Amino acid sequence: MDKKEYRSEEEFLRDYDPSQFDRLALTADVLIFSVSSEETGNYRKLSEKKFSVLLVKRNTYPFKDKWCLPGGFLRVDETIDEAAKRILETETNLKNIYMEQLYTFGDVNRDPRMRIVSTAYMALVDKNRLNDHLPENASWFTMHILEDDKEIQVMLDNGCENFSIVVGKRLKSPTSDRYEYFVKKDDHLAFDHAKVIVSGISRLKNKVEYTDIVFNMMPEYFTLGELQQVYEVILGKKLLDPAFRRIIAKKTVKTDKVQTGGGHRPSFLFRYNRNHD
Amino acid sequence: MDKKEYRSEEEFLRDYDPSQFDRLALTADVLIFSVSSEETGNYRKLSEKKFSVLLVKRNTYPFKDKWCLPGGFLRVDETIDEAAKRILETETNLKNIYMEQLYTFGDVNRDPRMRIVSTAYMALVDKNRLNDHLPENASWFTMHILEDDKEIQVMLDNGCENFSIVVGKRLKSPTSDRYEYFVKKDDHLAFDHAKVIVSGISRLKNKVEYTDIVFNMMPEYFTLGELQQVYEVILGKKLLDPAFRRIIAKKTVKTDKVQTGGGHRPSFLFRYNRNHD
DNA sequence: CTAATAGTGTCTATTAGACAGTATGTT
DNA sequence: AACATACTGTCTAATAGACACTATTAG
Repeated sequence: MDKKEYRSEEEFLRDYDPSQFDRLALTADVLIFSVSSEETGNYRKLSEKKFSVLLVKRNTYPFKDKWCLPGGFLRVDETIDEAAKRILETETNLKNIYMEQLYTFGDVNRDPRMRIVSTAYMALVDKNRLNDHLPENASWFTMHILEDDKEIQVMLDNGCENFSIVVGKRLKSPTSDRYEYFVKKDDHLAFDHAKVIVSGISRLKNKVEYTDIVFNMMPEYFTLGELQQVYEVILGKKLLDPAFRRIIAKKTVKTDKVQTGGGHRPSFLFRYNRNHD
Repeated sequence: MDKKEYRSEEEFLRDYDPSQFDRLALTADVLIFSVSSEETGNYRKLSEKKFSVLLVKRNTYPFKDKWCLPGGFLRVDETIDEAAKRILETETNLKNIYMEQLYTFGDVNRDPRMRIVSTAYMALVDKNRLNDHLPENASWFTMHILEDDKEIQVMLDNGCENFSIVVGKRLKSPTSDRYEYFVKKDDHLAFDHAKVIVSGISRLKNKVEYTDIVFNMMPEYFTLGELQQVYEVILGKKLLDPAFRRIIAKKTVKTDKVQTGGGHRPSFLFRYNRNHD
């Protein structure tokens, strides 16, 4: 390529040939998390909360019949954020869902078709809002998570099918909190989506502790017991009531509504306090 | 496009045509941060620390003669991490530098040539390690940062040139910590790099408080005074000695070396304690 | 001696952890 | 009455903030 001397940006752009670059595509994949309630059978007990993720069964190659995250190719006329939003909307029929960019996965052979880089997003929804609108090939999987300092195991179950993935982790550097993930076991997910799911779980776990992000998974009115259950199921541990209520106090507003019918003392309903200090 | 029925993944891939997708390129841009020392003239006083970023002057269109972050196109045979590493290496001649993925910027018109999506990385270096190897068109700019809840102003200065950028910020959601940035003033930087710089500053500020990330900007041996200065310049505020030393105690190891010659009490040299709790 | 940083002791305020207790609905 | 959850009081432990003090060097 001989170098021509351009005298202005306009002149340069007129001559610019994009086809000089190698073929590459970009997709947006959306990790949709939610917390669902499952009845316990005991009229006194609260319904059990489960952390869950929305997966789609692929009906085309590559990875035909494997489960994957909703995703799609980036169109040239939309930002990545818009692409993620579009994908989320076509998959759930819902707008105004909380979403944030998670990470961009760019391994060379993550897709067998061609070089495809994928930017993953994490979306959080209140499951009460959508159970109906799901497309036929989509399904919620509850996640049961076991984690130690070497690996994360996630057991997924949608009622009909269940399987587990194991992803190893290694701190990229002793000075930071970034993990390098590598798949140890994964027979049912397409692409590198096992890594994406694990990254999302880890991001959410972290953010739960220092942001108000959980409220995106709550209905408008909720009891503190329910809220605590959501925290517990994401963090994977029990919390002590008084400590939890101290922390949550300024983030919530008590309403005069109560929820009765539980075979135990009724509980006040609260709302999220958008503008707390 | 008529849909052919494939019977295996191999068959499908044989027929796959990547050229059906729109032209798009991906670049990696590397935000290289460091903290430098500037002499104060007073033999008693410690050298003043300045938070700084490495910029490169563009000598081609687009944005000819503007400053930008070191960056380059992703090659089809390398991961994005590798691309970022390669760019960092060609720009600084240094290997084994701390680096993490920051964010992927995908606005439609961020590059006038064509649709280019950029994944930004943040690298941290100990400035003592490199001042020599800089390419001619690269230069360190000290950053003076003013921040309130509406915007961030950064004044950049490399000794010859100085300019400032102003980037507004808006919380994307009251429930999280994600900001949406929009450039308010920027006359000297190419592309959307003002946004990238501000994102990096914000990421680093955050991580300083809960990780050991600063040690990547320190030489092997350092005094606690120097370390404290680095924290202070990144956080943009003074810290109290006893509190700082309490927090830093388990992250550092005291050596038997001392640093003398400062016109005041000599200070012990410390090293980073890689494996603290 | 002086200016400047190095480093420590300690008191206080705030926050987190733990446990025990009281309250109140449904069956 | 019994069970399960709702909700609060309080003691203690751990952590963070603030200030005052001593130590030590080059010039």
